[in-house]
Amino acid sequence: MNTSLSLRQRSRALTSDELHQIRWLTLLTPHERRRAVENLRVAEVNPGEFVCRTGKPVTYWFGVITGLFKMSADSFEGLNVTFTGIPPGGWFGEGTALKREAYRYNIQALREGLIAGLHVETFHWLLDQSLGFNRFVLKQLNERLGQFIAAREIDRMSNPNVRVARSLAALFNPVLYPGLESVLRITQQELAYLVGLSRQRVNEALAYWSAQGAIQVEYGGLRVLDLQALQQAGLNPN
DNA sequence: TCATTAAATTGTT
DNA sequence: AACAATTTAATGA
Repeated sequence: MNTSLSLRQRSRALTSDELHQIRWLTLLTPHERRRAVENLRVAEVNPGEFVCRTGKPVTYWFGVITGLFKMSADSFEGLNVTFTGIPPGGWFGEGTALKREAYRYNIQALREGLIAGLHVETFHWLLDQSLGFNRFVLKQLNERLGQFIAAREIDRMSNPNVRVARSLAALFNPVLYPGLESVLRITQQELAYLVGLSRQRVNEALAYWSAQGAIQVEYGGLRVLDLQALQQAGLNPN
């Protein structure tokens, strides 16, 4: 659980197939794109592996190619507080990269996946150069803001079962586009950190939703059967 | 490939 | 928070 990714050592250039998955590349001019591609690297990550940790200097702007990652911060007691899940197509670190600070959060892989990194210098160069790139980064920031607000809304909800359901849905929502993996590998302990409940209460909530047929609990993870039921939890009294 | 053991995770109290 | 039961991962014959 404590291995940390070293992009420098394990990275390689991207295949053209992987490059096609990076949407913002299409927003660049050929010249800009060439320079961006030159400074892009990818690395395989194993479940539990950290991509970046709080306090480390920013060297890359990261993007998820495949897999599922979670963004969390270390609280003062050393507990982990999860903010949000990051699905394929999501890029992060722009906030800290902009200010050239150290990372203020951890990014950890929930399952094995592929992570891409654009060197910060290139990131800044693109910000100075490309209008389309700026627009993309702005959209990312806005999206992140929305996620934080949603996270706060979930925090306010009183019913623990509902909180678990909505948190799961939030983690899944962006991921569950047609045909995508419906198995979420996350322990009940991690989920407990995610929603801010005790592990046994999460266990109880999972049993509840399992009985409702919305999920299927498995060892070391769970399967989402009815995302809509999770999303709409708490809306209509049940 | 199978049996044994350790570690991780889950289900309960 | 602690415990037992279950599942997975690792090891070595």
